[in-house]
Order: sequence, then C-alpha cells, then structure tokens
Amino acid sequence: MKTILTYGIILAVLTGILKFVEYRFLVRDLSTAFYVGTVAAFFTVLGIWMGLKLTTKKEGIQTSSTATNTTFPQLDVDAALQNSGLSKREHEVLTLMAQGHSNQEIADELCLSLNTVKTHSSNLFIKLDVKRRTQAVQRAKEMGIIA
Amino acid sequence: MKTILTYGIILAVLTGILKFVEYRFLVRDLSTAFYVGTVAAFFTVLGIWMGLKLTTKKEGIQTSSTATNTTFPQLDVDAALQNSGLSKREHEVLTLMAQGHSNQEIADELCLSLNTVKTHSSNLFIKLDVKRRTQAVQRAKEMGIIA
DNA sequence: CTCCCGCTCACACTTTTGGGTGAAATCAAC
DNA sequence: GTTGATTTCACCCAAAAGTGTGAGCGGGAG
Repeated sequence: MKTILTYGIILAVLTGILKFVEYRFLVRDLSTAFYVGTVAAFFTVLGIWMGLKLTTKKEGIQTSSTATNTTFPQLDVDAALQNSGLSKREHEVLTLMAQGHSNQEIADELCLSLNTVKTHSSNLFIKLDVKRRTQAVQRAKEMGIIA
Repeated sequence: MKTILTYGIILAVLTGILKFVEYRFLVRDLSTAFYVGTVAAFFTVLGIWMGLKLTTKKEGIQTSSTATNTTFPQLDVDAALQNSGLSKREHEVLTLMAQGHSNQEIADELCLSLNTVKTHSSNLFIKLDVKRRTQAVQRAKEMGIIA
C-alpha cells in the first residue's frame, strides 16, 4: 500500500524531470530519435526496477495476472479482492496468514488488536468456506487470490 | 537464453513501432508532451511486464517421483524422504497437514493416537526449522517434498 | 438522515496446537 | 548385545487458534 504510493510519487517526480528534459530538448534541438530512445530506455529500466521491487517485496503485493495488466498493479489487486468476495482487510490478513505468520504477528504487522485479527480470520474462513487456516491458504492459492 | 532472445526481438519490434509513431508525430504535429508521455507510460508498462516475467521464472519446482520410475517405485520415495531429512511417518503426517487436516483428522486417517501425531508434527517442525504448521507446509512446498 | 457494511476491539469460552518429559516396542546396525 | 533411530503413546502445561456475542465508529447508499 505504502510502497505503491511511493512508486506513484517517484513516477510523478520523474514525469517532472521529463518535462524539464523536454524543455531542454525543444531549446537545444537535439535529435528526436535520440531523445525518444533515451526516454524509452529509461522508462523501460524504471519499469523493470518497479517490477523487481513489486515481486520481491515479501510477496505481499502481487499482480498475479500479468497478461491483462494495462495500467498499474493496484487495479489488479482491487479486482482480485472483488472477485474473491473478501474485504481489503480480510485479504491482507489472509496474505500474511499464507506466509506462515501467527495471528499475533499479523496483528503487529497491521497494527491491529489480536481480537481484530481473529475476527477477520473468522470472517474470511466463512467466506472461503473453510475451518482452519491451512485450508484457507490452500483455497486461496487455488483461487489465485494470493501469491 | 531463448527468453532473452525473445525479449530482444520484442524490443526491436517495439522500436520499429516507435519509429513509425515518431514519423507520424513529425508529420501530423501532435503535442510533444502527449507523445512523450505515451512513450514513457508504454515503456514503463513494458518494463514492469519484463520485470515480472524475468523474476517469476523458477516457481514451478517439480516433485517428479511418480511418472519416471518403472522398476522400483520405492527408491524414488526413499530418496525423497532422505533428502528431506524426514522419516516416513513424519512425511505422511506432513502430507496430510498440507491438505488442511487437523491433528485429530490425521490421527484418524493414519489410525494413530492424537499424541502420536503431535509427536510426529513436533519432530518434523524441528527438522524443517519452523514453528507453525502453516510454515511447515510452506517450507515443504518450497522443498518440493509434498504435492 | 438513516441504514447497512466494513473495521475495530473486548470478553469469555472451547478447541487446537505445540512443547516438554518419559517410556515402551521394534528394528537395523555396529 | 549394546546402541541408535523410529514408532508408538501418555500426561501435563502453555500458547495459539477459533467461536460467539456485543458494541462503537465511519463511510457510502438509498
């Protein structure tokens, strides 16, 4: 969540830099091909970097469907949440649950009470129609709603 | 190897498209900002896609064991058990554990006492260096010792 | 504005899980 | 024949997990 926001800010800053470079381009009359190629290469590298960061960051946020991605990863996450029938918080709990964390650890990482985590887990168990957390992880992986 | 070549070809094709778009840009006199922004966004998405493809390569670890052997099937099983460091019973408990069963259910299916299942699970936790059953399932799947 | 839903938390309770110790039988190996 | 690993089980205890109820709060829909 916070990371995506960070990437958004970085992207905005880079767009600003782009404008500046563009200004210099118009003034100094550089080669158009060179300029565009540089921009393309730069943003390709940026994209690769973002991809690396998003995939290696504790598995917490996954795009999960690379083929249909046309804009930004968070839209994919939202779509995954909606078709899973789970709320945002429940999905977060489930994700950490699948990483082998205890309820207490989940509570600490999400800054919640242990009771709240229990409530979320109970609710998502009902929604996933399971009785234990191991089954929930299994089901979630089958449905592709977690990494 | 082949993937890198594929990406190179894709990149070359996209560069060609870029040239074409550039030509259209010079002819039709579109907005420079819009054009550059489009290129930047496009290559950012491309980069993210490449990053995802390049990083999510080694997920599919095969368990093998079943299809290859034609003479002595037990050798495969024994080999899997040995390189996992688990005993036969511990592996059975782990397998059922990964299927989301409770200790009581495992005890029923293996015709064991609940205490025995607990003993086996505790021992396999130590051998897998984990503290919870969810982590054990995770680790076991990483090691490819269960389905 | 009211109602519903999601998020939060508490409290009490049961079940499950995990840790520790001990111990008996078996079986293979040295 | 002793040793070590495995399998089996018991008992107790603590922690974690799960269930049920109730309740306050904030946002979005009607």
